[in-house]
Amino acid sequence: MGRPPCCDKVGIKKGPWTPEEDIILVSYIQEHGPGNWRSVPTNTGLLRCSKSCRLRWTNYLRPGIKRGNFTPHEEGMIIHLQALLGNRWAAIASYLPQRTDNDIKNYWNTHLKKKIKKFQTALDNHVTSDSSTLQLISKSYNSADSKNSDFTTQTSSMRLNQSCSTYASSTENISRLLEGWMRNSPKPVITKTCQEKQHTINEEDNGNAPASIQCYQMKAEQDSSDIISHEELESLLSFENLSSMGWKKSTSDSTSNGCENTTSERENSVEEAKLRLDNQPPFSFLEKWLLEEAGTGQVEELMGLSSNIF
DNA sequence: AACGAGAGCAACCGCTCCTTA
DNA sequence: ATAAGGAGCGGTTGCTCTCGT
Repeated sequence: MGRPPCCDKVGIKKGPWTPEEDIILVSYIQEHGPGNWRSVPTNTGLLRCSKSCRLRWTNYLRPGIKRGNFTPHEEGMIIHLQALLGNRWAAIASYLPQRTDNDIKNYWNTHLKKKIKKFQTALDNHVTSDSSTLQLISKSYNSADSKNSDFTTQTSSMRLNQSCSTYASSTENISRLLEGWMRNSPKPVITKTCQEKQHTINEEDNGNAPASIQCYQMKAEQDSSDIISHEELESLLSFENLSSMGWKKSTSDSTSNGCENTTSERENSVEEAKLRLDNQPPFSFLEKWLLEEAGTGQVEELMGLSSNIF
């Protein structure tokens, strides 16, 4: 404590990274691998602090990062995990290995928080329902601003990047760099229209939303339409169907990323969740669901938790 | 066409935790 | 055992872009 921040040094550049800087950083990391960030500015000649280099790599240049629109499934996962883990974005990101904690955090703050707030507003304007889904979402929103300080954090074990085994260049990222270098053309379109999104949702859930949701959707539609749109509602609630379609897909995706560390990260997260839940009966629908899922299938293998949770 | 408001996101800041000497 | 330095995390800021007037 009390140390001057590393980025306060004279000559350290701040602000947006240039494509040239990105290329230098990527080249260096290709050769040496991520880690030992302190030596990166020295060895590359970059006028950036080590921290800035690490963040740039982690949040933008790292191979395998998926950018752009979040799928309804990802949204659901985030809502889900946020309710369970709180604002522990690194832990949440470990379940969505293609997304960075920063990305998830931003998406939560800019999209999901609003959606949930809208949803809660809608909820307040309706006759109270005993739907677990509604309780769950309310809970999620209420916990969004809490500090979750009751967790015994072991964040050092949640190092996202260092054990990623492959430092091979990401064709996508490199091409993005070059692209950025050569043009001033507009960014790739990353925003799906609501219609497209709706289409995606419909494809995924086959219209078999749980009764509680359908009930609420009908209510919401009947009521003032400016409170929350149908699309938003469906998107928000899409995680209801995860247990039947999403989770396994996600976990199998994650294993293909080459990040071996995610297993231990999940172990930590779930252990923490377990501790928390021990002190916090009864389970919410969400928490119960997640841990039940954790006790079966691929997640079990990954977490090494087996059935001793219950 | 010009301007302002709002949204989205990259990057920074400050704190905490871990490692090492 | 402890202090210092390094690394990571979550919160916040501020720039840029888009959209409405």
